[in-house]
Amino acid sequence: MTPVRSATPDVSDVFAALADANRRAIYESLLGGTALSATVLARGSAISRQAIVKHLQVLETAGLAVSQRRGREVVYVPAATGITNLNAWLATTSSRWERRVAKLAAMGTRG
Amino acid sequence: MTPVRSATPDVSDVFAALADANRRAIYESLLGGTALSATVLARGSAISRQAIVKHLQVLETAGLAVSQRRGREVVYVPAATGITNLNAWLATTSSRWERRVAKLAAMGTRG
DNA sequence: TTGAGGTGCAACCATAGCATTGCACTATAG
DNA sequence: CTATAGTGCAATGCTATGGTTGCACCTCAA
Repeated sequence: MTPVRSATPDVSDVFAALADANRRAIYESLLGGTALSATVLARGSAISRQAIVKHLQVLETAGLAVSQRRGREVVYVPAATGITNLNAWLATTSSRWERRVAKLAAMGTRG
Repeated sequence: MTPVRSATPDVSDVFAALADANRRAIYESLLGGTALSATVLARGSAISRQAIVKHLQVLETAGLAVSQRRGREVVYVPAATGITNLNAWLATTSSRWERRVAKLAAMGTRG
């Protein structure tokens, strides 16, 4: 019975997750290609393991990472959902942006 | 002596700014193409003008909007810096992502 | 010059966020 | 079975955030 964690993560969650530098660092570590546990990530990190655990959970509910149990440890790998959400938001927003820029250009350089 | 406000807004600021639904709504309003003031934005909004003012300031320090005085009112228009930062981060991250996905694919479907 | 619309500042409150520490629990290795 | 590495939970502290209200100040139009 999957606990329905992060059913459909809101884009707010994604932004919030990535707003923290530590969390971005962790996420980028996960992109390294090796599944990493909180304990491993805590080695050579300034913050405590517990802090890292919380960060990983935030990343998971945002759809940026998934956890899997491996023996007695829990390892994390990146997930696609979060970035997909982010790209979706950016796609729609960017189109509106470009339309706006076009409008500005049409108005000339007048402030 | 310019107070060096939002000299080079961090990507953290951008993510944090966009993590709030109200702020995203405001930002998307600004994309409408009309320069808007806090007071105008407050009309037909659930939250107070002061709240909107703060949101606008957050957007501005994140490089997502710029303010300009117009007579006795202060209007806001979208800015490019924030989105540029966001795209930059996403570009580098996405490339690492794709490399990772390729690595996974090379390993086959085995867990 | 007065009035009204608009902005700006400050105090304040409640809640959420980041991080800590301490300890209990679980599971693997010897 | 025992030692150990790792996870999980809970209490706590501090700061940041989002929101409010109240009031002072500025500025344009009559």
